[in-house]
Amino acid sequence: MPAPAALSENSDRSPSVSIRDVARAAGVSYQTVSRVINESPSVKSSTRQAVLETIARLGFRPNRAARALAGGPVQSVVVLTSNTSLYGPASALEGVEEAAREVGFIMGVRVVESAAPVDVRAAVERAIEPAGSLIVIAFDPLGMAVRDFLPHDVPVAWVIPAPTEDEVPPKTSVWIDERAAAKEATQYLLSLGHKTVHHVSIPSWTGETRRMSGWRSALEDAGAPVPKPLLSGWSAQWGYEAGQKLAGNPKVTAVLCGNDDIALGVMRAMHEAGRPIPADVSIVGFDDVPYARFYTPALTTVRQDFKALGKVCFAQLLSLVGPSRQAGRLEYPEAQLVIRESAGPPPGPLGGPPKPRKATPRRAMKKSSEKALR
Amino acid sequence: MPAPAALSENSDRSPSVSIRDVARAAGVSYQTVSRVINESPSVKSSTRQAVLETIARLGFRPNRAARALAGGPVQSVVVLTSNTSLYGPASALEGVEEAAREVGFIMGVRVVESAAPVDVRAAVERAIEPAGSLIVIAFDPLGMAVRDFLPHDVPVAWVIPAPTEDEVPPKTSVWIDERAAAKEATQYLLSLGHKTVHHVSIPSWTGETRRMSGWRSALEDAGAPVPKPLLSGWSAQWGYEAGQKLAGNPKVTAVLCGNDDIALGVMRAMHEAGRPIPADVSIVGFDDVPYARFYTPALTTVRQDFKALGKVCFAQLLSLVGPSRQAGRLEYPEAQLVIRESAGPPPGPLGGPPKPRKATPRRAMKKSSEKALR
DNA sequence: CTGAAAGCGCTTACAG
DNA sequence: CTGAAAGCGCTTACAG
Repeated sequence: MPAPAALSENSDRSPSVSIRDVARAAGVSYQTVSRVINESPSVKSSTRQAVLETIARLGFRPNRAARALAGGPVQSVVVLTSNTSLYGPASALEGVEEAAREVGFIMGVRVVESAAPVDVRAAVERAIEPAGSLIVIAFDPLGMAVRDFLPHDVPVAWVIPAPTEDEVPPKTSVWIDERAAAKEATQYLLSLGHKTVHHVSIPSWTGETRRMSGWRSALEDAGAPVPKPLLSGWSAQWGYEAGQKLAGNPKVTAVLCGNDDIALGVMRAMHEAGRPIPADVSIVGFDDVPYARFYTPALTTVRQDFKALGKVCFAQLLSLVGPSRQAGRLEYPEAQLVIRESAGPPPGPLGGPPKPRKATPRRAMKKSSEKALR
Repeated sequence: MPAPAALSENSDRSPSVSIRDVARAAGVSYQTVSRVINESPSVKSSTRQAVLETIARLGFRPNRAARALAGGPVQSVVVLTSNTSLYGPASALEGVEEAAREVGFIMGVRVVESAAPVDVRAAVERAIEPAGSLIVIAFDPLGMAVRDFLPHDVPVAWVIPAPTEDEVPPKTSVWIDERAAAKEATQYLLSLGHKTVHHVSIPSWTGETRRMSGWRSALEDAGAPVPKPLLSGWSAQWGYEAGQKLAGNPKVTAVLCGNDDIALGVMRAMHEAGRPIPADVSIVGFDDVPYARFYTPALTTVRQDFKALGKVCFAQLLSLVGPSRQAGRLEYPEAQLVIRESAGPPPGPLGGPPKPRKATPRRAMKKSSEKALR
């Protein structure tokens, strides 16, 4: 019964079976072993076979550190982000990891603590590996600050908010067109009969977020009044506080929220103020977090596929460092309005809700309606 | 005005200023440089000063790969997990990262795709770095399967579900006592006057989850009937489906859910079935995700600090690989019942709710009550 | 197609 | 306290 022995020989193997051990066992030089693990075409297929078999038998795995040091292909990405648990960055991270794993890359993550130069510099320095590459998730100023500290010789791809016309985004970067989606969502609310739409924004550091400017643009196009947007943080708590301010104003009948957590907070505040949703106020979120459809009422929101975005970003990076696997601009994921229960016509002056106008369809935007939950 | 030049000299520095460059510039041998960056005590403080200054001036950073290859301290952890975006693992990951960053460690993450031996083996092999260490987040079978493939010579710490009496946990591991917390939550529901409590469980692969056995134990202690628990997945969708089954049964007046997402799904199903919460059914969650307090009704749940758990786990790991910074068993975070709005007395036969009995206080369990939202 | 050389940037003993 | 040697496991030219 030699099976168990063989098994333990494998799993208990000394951590140091090297290229030379393989070479000796296979009866070739260690350079040849190097060639087969690097898939060099100039190896006779019979010797390649033999080496491959020995590698498997001995359980050899190339030492990454040695490889990196010698200038070989390291196949690693590190992603730099200011947060790993919020829906957007966490999903993007997940997408990067999957895409990376698919092609044998390993992933590291570094978080940048603040936008203070000392923290950003430290984060960048810890992020740069000998022959590695970088992905920066830059939804906020912390991420963007990285730009000033990056050496010019490291391959890097960016996940960023959609750039404005006069912004020049980093060379290799991906984004979702949130502006068009926000406009679409606002138009939808208007089409329901609301006189205007209020906005509780995610944090902004360049004046306007893209979501904000889409919202504003829809309002202006429709000749509707443009209320002052409320600035908020990313969390439900912030949305709750903004919601409390809004709830006191009877003119507020529709609110576009910067994300679904904020929307949840706003909904809670409205609930506490005795303003039923959507009968009295309509709420629309942004992102479509997996649990948004289970809110009561189920949240009408804009779906953004951050995971897909992360995957596309990695693909872009790969086109920079990989053996030119794919070229050309890859398809970015599209935002998509998902209509559920939290938005409806404004309360009619006579109690009867007015008939909704038809929403203007926009190009490049899919609209999906979910009547039933799944 | 030499300032800008000096600045660009720093940020644009060639990526290859080595230990020898520093040595030459400082007028010492490169071994001495190695000593100061490794904080060797046997360096004259004046030469240490000089070297440190040169390092700063030249912008030298030690090459991690070379360091690892030469057998130096690498200061890296890789965390192995089956998921990076669910609340538990994502929070634990966040905790590990923070704790790691604090002491200058870098973090990598590898996800194991399935419990199939081939996937687990692959994940482990990609996770083992030359001189690195490992943290396994093993809330599920994928994580636990790792145990069989780990070489014995790599330092590893585990985040696991609380072990049962007859389970022997990995040597270095941390957990939260979910069993006691589940028991406490169930007792709380019983104390409200419910005849029994139903349970929608997170996935289980060893028969019972710890949460399930705490729930069962509370029921048995009270002489209450023990309904068959409903097995579910981690997500709200699963909770929703379980909730639909439960909603049809009028005997169901209280449900302990395996996590907050499941609770949200159950609440939604109850809502659709026309069963108001908590007037007609009481729902208690598990975890206390940040948005649980903003649900309507606000969710009564058991808080678990997974981020703190991640930190403790890293501290444990550090005691294995670090220069014996701290010894002894570290304090694990405690679970804690958080009473909000989603649980109340069962519907009284005469319409009037019965007076709640007093909850039995349990040792080692803090109970906090939040009347107002913040 | 395959072998012998040199070196990646560091560290750990070993001498002084 | 500080310098000279050897080597970590690999890869890229360079020869055959």
